[in-house]
Amino acid sequence: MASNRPRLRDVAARAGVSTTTVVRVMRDPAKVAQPTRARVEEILAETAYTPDLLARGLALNRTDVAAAIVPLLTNSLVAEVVHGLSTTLEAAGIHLLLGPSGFSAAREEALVRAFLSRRVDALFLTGTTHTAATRAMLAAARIPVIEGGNLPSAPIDMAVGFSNHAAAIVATRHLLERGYDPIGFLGAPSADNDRAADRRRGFLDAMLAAGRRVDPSLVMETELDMAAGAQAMNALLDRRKELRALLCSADAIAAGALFACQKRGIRVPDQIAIAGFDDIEIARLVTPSLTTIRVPRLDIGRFAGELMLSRFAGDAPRQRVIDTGFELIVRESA
Amino acid sequence: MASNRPRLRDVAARAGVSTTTVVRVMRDPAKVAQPTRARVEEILAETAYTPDLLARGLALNRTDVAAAIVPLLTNSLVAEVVHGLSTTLEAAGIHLLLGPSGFSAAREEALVRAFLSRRVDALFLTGTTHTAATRAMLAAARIPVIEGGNLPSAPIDMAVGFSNHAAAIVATRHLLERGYDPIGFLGAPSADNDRAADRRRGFLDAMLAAGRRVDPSLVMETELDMAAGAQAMNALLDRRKELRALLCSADAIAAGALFACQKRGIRVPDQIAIAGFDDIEIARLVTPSLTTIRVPRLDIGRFAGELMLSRFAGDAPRQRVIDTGFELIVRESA
DNA sequence: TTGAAAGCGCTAACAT
DNA sequence: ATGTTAGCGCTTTCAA
Repeated sequence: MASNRPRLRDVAARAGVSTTTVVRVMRDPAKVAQPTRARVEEILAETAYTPDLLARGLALNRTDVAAAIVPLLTNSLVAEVVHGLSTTLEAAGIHLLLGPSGFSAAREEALVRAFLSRRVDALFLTGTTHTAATRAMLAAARIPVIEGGNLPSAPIDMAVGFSNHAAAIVATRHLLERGYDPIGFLGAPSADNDRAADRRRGFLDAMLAAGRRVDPSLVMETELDMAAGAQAMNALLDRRKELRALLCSADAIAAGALFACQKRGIRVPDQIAIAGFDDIEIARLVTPSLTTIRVPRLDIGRFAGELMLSRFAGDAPRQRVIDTGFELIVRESA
Repeated sequence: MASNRPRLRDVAARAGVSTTTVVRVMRDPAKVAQPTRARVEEILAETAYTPDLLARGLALNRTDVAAAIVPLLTNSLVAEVVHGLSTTLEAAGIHLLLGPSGFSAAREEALVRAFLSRRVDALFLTGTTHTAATRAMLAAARIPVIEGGNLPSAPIDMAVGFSNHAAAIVATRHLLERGYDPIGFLGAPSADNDRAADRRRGFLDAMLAAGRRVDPSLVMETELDMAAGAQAMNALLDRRKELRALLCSADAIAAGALFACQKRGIRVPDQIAIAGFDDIEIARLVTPSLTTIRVPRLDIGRFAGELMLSRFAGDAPRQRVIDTGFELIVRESA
């Protein structure tokens, strides 16, 4: 059952020195006399000694582990953020603990509690919607916390993201300028999902500002994947054939909607214009290519990792909230 | 800097009992007298005590942490496997440490070493290609190890997957039966990637068995994403206009190839037939829908998690290698 | 230049 | 029913 990894004391015993000396050889070799050092290094290599990071963590009060809580790993956007985060941390010898919240603030709270119990050195959270208990725990924990993907009005600690509300307004204005009417909206479920909620709100605000009334039957929520997007599009088309343009709160949904149109022989953008959100890989590959909002998803993960690292290094953050911005990418679909 | 989480001794002191009693209240309440118990529970709630899992891990020689080493998180197949694994383990209070190997056995080795240093309770590896050092470390570690996504001839411990070689043969035979000629192959880089290598080998073996010669200029390697697939398809078309069918070692590549054809106005399958691999979501949504090999990716993660859990529970594995099988899905593209 | 000893926070065997 | 104590493997004063 128990493994036979050599311990510090084993190395020390075989080298005929104390554990302290072995530690010195590993961390501050200059402080050890040459012959002693050589002997210890020999044993170290021979035994392939690796420190027990659990014990070290307990002694140092630092685990070199960070955690990321994300709604759903199979979302390609989320996966890229995690990838950026994990590679950035990995390079610094920090490992990443992953927790899937399933778009639930309550589950996020449970994960935060668990991860704090594991004494993670830093925490990445998705979005800005968190329970009061989550906020309280994190305030007490005194570790770097990064909220990613949106701009919080009251950040827990630090944040990296962009204004989903503003981005949705830009996208909607683009559709308005093209003169499409009516314009519908297909959004991801907005419960406990501030990004989705802000995008929807941005759409409605832009429509209102343009003096355009929004037909409630043209605004729908759907799960965040292509299949759901296709299904929702079909539902929308079945009940409102005069739909002229559609803004989707994610490219996955938009691509699904586009595919549904293709299957029905509906021409995009001639009959229906479609715009998406996020500029995932597929957006520029489909025909017609998708008009969308590009967001720097890899950078969000990378910046988050760098913020954590610089905090570990003792630097005070230059700014608590980093606005990465976004960009309207006009392609063929709208 | 240090957080003020209450310790067991703080709770014990405030309740006027020993730490042992507090532990008993938490783990075996029946053994504690009612008044004592009530008092301790009160303090427990008041202080919102949460055990320090690092210290517990050290004492119990069990961390309740597993690790997964995957090539690339942004691959949707990998993301689903990790999702299945992480949710299965999460339900049992086991957390998942994630390591991206970038398709490198050497990086995988470094990650294995690091994770063993962290004393993970179990390890998930992708594929069957590992360095000798990796195998040696894992043999010494005596923890459950699952290799996922392929069938190893010499499993390190346990495995969950299917025969990529056999699946590629089935897919190739389908193309052969349709009479396409010539047939090309677009595969992911096969260095340190046994799944990709086996799929390529399966293609070549099936062609050979059918007495068909394979034109080397119709066999290419390309990165594993849609954009790369599109680019490779363009390269192939530029140099060999007579290509009649293409087997891709991943749906992402196949979808990219399809999109490239659409952009060039090439009709699929009339002019070129395309078959993919994995049956990711997009495969059935595009027009024409993709003929592909369906693999139980969520199940791979789930089974892997369940294997770990049952091993923790002390059960001997019923079988060390679980063959999940695969299925040819014939759709419109080939 | 080297070592002894205490401590990180928890668990469990053993006493009482 | 409750408490004492040693120990998990490492780090770090402090002393020699």
